[in-house]
Amino acid sequence: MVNRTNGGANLLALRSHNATLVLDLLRGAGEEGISRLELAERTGLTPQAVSKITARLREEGLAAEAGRRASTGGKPRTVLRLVPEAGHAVGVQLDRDEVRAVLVDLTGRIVAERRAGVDLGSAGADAAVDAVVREARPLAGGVRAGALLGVGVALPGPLDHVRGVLHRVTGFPQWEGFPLRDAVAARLDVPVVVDKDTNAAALGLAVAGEGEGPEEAARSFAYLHLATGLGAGLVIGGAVHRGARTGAGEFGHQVIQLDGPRCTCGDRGCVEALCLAAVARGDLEEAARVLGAGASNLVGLLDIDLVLLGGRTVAAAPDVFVRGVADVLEARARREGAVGGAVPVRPARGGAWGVAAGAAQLVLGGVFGRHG
Amino acid sequence: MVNRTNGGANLLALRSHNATLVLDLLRGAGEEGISRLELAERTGLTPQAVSKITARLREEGLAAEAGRRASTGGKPRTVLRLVPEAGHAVGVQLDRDEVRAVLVDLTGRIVAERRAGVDLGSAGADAAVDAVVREARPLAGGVRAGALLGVGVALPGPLDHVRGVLHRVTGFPQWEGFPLRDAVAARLDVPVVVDKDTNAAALGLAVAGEGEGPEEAARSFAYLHLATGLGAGLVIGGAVHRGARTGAGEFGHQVIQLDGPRCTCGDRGCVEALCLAAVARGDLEEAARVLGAGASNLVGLLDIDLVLLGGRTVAAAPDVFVRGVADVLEARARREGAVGGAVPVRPARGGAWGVAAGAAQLVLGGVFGRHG
DNA sequence: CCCACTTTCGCAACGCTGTTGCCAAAGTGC
DNA sequence: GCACTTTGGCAACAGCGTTGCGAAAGTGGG
Repeated sequence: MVNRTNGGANLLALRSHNATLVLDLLRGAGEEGISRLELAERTGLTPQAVSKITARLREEGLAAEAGRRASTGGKPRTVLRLVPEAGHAVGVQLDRDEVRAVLVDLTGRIVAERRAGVDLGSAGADAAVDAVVREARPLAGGVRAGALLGVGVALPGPLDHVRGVLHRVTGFPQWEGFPLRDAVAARLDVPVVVDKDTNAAALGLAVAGEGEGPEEAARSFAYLHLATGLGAGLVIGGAVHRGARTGAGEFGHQVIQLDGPRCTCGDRGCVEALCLAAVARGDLEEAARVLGAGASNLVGLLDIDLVLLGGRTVAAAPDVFVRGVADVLEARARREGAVGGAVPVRPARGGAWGVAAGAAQLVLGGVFGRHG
Repeated sequence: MVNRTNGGANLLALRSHNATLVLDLLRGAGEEGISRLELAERTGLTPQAVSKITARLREEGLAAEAGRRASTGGKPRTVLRLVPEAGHAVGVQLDRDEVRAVLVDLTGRIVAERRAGVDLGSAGADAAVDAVVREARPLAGGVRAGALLGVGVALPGPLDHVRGVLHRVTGFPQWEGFPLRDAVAARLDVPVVVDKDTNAAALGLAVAGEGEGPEEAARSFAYLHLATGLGAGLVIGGAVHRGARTGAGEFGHQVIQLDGPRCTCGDRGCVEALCLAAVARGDLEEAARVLGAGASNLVGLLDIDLVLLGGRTVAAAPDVFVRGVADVLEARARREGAVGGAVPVRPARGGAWGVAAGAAQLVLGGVFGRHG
C-alpha cells in the first residue's frame, strides 16, 4: 500500500489498496464467489467498509451479486463474484521459434489464443515488434473498446522490467538496449509490460493459487523451467521477486561443481551445463539429481515453501524429475530435522500456454495489486 | 502499510504508516536533521500533511526542531531531528562462549555495553535465559521508566522468529522447542524479539544505511558471516528476508561441489566445509574463492546490489576475502556484460558488537517500520 | 400460522485522515 | 525600505473507514 512516488500513503492510496485487496479475494474465490462478511474477515476491515467498497466495485461493473448461500439461522449471505468481462488482457510469449498469444478475461481464463511459427534468431528487434503486434492485434480486436487493460510480453533473458528495455536477450544479441515496451505500446496504443518468461510463468502460477496454504495468504515458491536452457521464477510472499535489475532467477548458472565442465556462459560447473549434459546422454536420473542439488541450494537460501517444475524437458518425463528433485530435498530435510518435513515438489500446471497466460497477468496485476 | 491482521488498511494504519515513514527518514538524516519540505518530497505527501505528522511526533517527544538551514531567498527551512532519548532498546547476542549486550537509543547509537564469558554449550535453556536476563537487566535499569521499548535477542541457528521458539540451535541440541521469547519476556516484563544472529547483523547494517543508493531508497544486500560456521543474512528491498520458517540465509550448506568432501551437516561439498577446510590449511585465497563462488550463486539468484563480509575469520584478513570474493563476482559480471558492472564487495562495519546492536534494531523496527 | 430470534447489510452521523486555499512569518536582494 | 521568495500554520473541506441503529430476510419453536 504505497503511493507510487514514494512510501507516503494518502486517502486515495488507501482506497485503491483496499479495493485492490477485495478484488484479489474476489478473483481467488472464482466461480464460487465470496460473501461480504467473509471479505471482512479476510481483509480485517469492518463489514460496513466492505459493503461500501463492494458497492463501488459493483457501480464500476467489476463485481456483481451472484446468488446467496444457505442460511445458518438468519438472513443468508449474498455471494459476490468478479465480472469476468469487465476487463481483458493480452499476453504474448516471444520465443526463438514461435510466438504464442492469449486473450484472458479478468479472472485469468483464456478466452482466445493464437500461435505462429517465426524465426527471430537472426531477425532484428523490429521483426519481433511486428510479430507481437501481428498476434496481439486480432486478439485485442475482439474486446469491446476500453475493456482492454493492456498487453504483457514475456521473453527469455536479461531485460529491464521497469523500463521495458532489453539487454542481450538470450539468442537475440542484436537487441541490446532495445525499448521493446515503448515500441509495442506505440503500435498498439495500450499499456505494455515486459518481463522475463520465467517471471511471467511464476506469476501465472501464483495467481492460479500455487503456494497458497489453507491458512496463510500468498506464500513463496520457485518455478524451475528446464528446456533449451534452465531458468527460474521466484515468488516471495506472493509477489514475483525480480531484483533491482530484473536479473533474479539466474538459476541455471548457479555453480554446483567447482572447476567442473565448461558451460556456455563461460563459467565452469553450472547447473545448466551439468543438467543438460545429463539429459543429452539420456541419464534423466542424474539430470534430476543435479537439478535437485540446485533446488536444494535455493530452498536453503530463501526458505521457500514449494518447488514447481516446468519446461519441455520436464514435461517429457515429469515423474522422473519430480521424484529426483524431491529425493534431494527430502534428504536435506532429514539431515536438518526440518519441522514440517521436506519442501514439496510438483510439476507446474499451465502447460505450453503458461508463459503467455502469465504475461497477461503482468497487466492484470495492476488491477489486483500483484505487480509482483 | 498493512493492518497486522490482514492486508486491510484503515485510517489508524494509514497514520501509523506515514508516521513510521517520517520517523525512518528522520533517523536516516541523523545529526544533520531534515526539513519538513524535504520530508514531503521524500514521502510524496503534501507539506501540510508532513507538518501535521511532525507536530504529532513533536508532541509525543519523538522529534524536535533543531536550528534552521541557510535561506535560499525566502524563509529558511526549519530542521527537524529525532530525539535520541525518546526511546531505548536492549540487544543481546547469545553465543556459545559469551554473551554481549548493548543499550542503544532511538538513533541506534550504543549508549552502554556489557560482555560476559559463559559456557552454554552444555547448559540447559534456563541457563541461557539467566544469562540474557543477567546482562540485559542492568542495561535496562539505566533507562527512565517507559522509555525501554524492548529487548532483542540474537543467537545462531534454526529458530522461529515469529513465535520466538528455538529449533535445534547449532551447538545447543537440547533447546529444541524452547520458547525463549516468552521466557525472557516473563522475566523482564518488556516486549522481546528473537532472531538469528546473521539476520540481526544484516538488519543492523541495513539500518546503518548499507545498500542504500543515493537515489533509490533501501535496496538489497547479503551479509556473509564467516567464523566457526558460515551463514548469511539477506536484506531484500530494505527488509530482512527470513522465509516462512525463519530458515532463509542457509548459505553455508549450499552445495558447490557435487559429491565433494563430507560436511558436518551430512551432505557433501557444502561451501562451509570447503571454505573452512581451506582456512584450516591456511589457504585463505582458496577460502575466499570458494566463498566467492557461493556469493556469486546468491547474487545471480536474487540480483542483489551488494555483498558484505563479516565474522572473525574475515576480520583476520579482510583484504584477502574481499579481493577474492570480488574477483569471482567481477568475472561473473564480465561474462554477463552486466549493465552497471560487478556487484561491490565490502567488509561489514559494526565489528564485534554488530550482532548485539542489530538485535536491538529488531525492537526499534517496531518504531521505524523495518520489522524486516 | 405467528412470533421471537438470528444474521446480513444499508443508512446516517461521526471522527479522523490528508488536501486545498489562504495568510502570517522570515528571510533575500535591489 | 520595499518587492519578492519561501516556509509553514490555520481553517475549511472531501473522503476514508467506523459506529450506532434499523430494515430485510431468513430459521425455528409453539
